[in-house]
Amino acid sequence: MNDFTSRVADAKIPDATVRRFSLYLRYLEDFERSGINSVASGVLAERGGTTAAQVRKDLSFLGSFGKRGLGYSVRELTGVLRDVLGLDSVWRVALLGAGRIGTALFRYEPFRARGFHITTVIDNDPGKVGTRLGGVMIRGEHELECALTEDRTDLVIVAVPAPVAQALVDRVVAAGIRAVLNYAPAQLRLPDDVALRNVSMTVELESLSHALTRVRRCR
Amino acid sequence: MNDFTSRVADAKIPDATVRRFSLYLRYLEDFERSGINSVASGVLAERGGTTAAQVRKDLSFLGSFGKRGLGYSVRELTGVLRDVLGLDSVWRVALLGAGRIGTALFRYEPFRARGFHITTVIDNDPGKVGTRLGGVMIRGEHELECALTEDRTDLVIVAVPAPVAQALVDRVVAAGIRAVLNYAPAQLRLPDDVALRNVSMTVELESLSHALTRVRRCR
DNA sequence: TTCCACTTGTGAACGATTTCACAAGCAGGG
DNA sequence: CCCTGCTTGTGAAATCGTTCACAAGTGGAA
Repeated sequence: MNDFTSRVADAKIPDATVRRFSLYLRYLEDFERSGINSVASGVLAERGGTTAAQVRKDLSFLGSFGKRGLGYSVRELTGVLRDVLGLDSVWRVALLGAGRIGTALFRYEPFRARGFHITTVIDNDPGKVGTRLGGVMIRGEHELECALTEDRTDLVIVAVPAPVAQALVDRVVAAGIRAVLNYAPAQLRLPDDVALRNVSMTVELESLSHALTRVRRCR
Repeated sequence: MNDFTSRVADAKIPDATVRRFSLYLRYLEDFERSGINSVASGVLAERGGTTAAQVRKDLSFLGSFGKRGLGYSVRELTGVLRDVLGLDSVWRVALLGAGRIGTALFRYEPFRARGFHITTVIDNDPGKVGTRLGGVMIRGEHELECALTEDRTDLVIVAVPAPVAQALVDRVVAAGIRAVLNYAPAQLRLPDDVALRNVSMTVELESLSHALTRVRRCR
């Protein structure tokens, strides 16, 4: 925990705002590397494709620590955002499914850089169990509960085929996990106190193809 | 184009609704495989984690073809959704970047199943250019415009490192592409008439870690 | 000290999306 | 035919998110 913890207002922050925090943080880190000390809302807005008012409103959820006339301290804002996004601790992640998607996710560098360490990999293919992915031993599905406990897993990434996903996730939840990132093309049903985010490859593509279809028709 | 084209009201449909259409379609295809002929809004809602009213409101954007007392014809609704999502034509897709993410996307079966055919792959690694990914020859970055035209590309998937993304996309847009799916951790700036969807691996993870942090603090 | 240019923080207006509530339509049974 | 149970379609209300507009704070220059 850093110096800014105490200032962080912890009222419920809209989901859309939290997602933009991730983006702001990304830009701020760029600025920090460039040696820039302060940014105005307008600058962040331009970088992030929103408006200055939006940026200020978003940041106002965290309290008020901008300087009027000057903008925000890059260092301070970076700290606050990292704190509110929970990026100051290391999160222990279990990856379910070591197929193509799973493997690509495992190897995705930015995860580790942000403190998400994949410490557990589960797959039910007997040919894979016992082999290593990166430095991590792939364990069989039957070891799931065991592995989650032993490795003190904080959150789980689901990258298994859709038909298997729900059953597996039920076990994950029963094992006490409270956050799931789902890449399987299935709508998972979870208790309300478990945080769930779905990433669907096809939903985005289909929304694009809808947009293209509309354009086409109008001409 | 299928029988239902004429019925599709083409007023502007909210983005959130279009995204749900993708989900509904997925479930409907399940139902169709199971030999179910009609579904009520409540059933779709339960499957998709929303409410019956939401489903009905969404579908009302497409006109009204449910049967009161009965629900919707699975076959008819499937047709309408496929049509409005533009899934009745084949879309020719170019993949920029044949790294880990790019490769995983290329190999992702559901894309092809939905009519998204990756016909072009571009990478700037000289070691990769000239080799094949699946059946597709990887071409150099300098051939970009050329490739897009020759292959009659409809939409582009960006899976290159963030620093390169903007420059590449500018060229893509100049070449007349009107839809971009961006996997690079960069906020792309495009003209308004180009449809853009961002998929960010880290944004979702960070929103989860924010959720976890909140839970922790409350106890 | 005063003025000026700049920027934040925020209530209020606005717009979009979701939920509610209910009239109207359909099928099946008696 | 009428009644009952079920489900759609949709205005109206409620909720949620974004944009506007401006008072108030800041640093620097004169």
